[in-house]
Amino acid sequence: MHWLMKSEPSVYSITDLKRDKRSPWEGVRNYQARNFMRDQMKIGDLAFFYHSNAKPPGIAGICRVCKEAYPDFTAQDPKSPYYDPKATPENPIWMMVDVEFVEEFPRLITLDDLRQEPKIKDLMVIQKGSRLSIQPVSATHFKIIKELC
DNA sequence: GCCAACGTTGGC
DNA sequence: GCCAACGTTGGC
Repeated sequence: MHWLMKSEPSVYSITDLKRDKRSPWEGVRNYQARNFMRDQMKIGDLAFFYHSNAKPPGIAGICRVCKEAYPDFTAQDPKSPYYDPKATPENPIWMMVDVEFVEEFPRLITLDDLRQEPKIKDLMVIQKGSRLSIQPVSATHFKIIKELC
């Protein structure tokens, strides 16, 4: 499958992933997003790396799933901003995958660019109030968006 | 910084 | 199980 994964670049950007080569996708604290990672993300899946809460917001590049879902250890770390006191080793509640860097686009495909393209008008991220941080993207949409760059 | 949209919590 | 209150996300 194909995906769109949101990250605030002030927290973790495509440039950070380029430097790190690969990284755990930590801190997802939404059940729907967790379920996508846990139940449907497979090694080799490609995902758009979306910069949210940025000026401007948009898709900055592509990453690839390189480790399937496992417990998000930051939920059990009291010092982590993602700490969840309800998470335990027996019931970690939250999951994450690892992703590896694939490419950084030569220019950001902005949210506005996406809205301008009629062929992808039902893309989840451009719908009003679309807050989900892990979103499935159809193979067709993935290809069209890649070519916008 | 504002606020609409959405998710979660907790009293009943 | 309902739903009001509250918290968060994220574009603007």
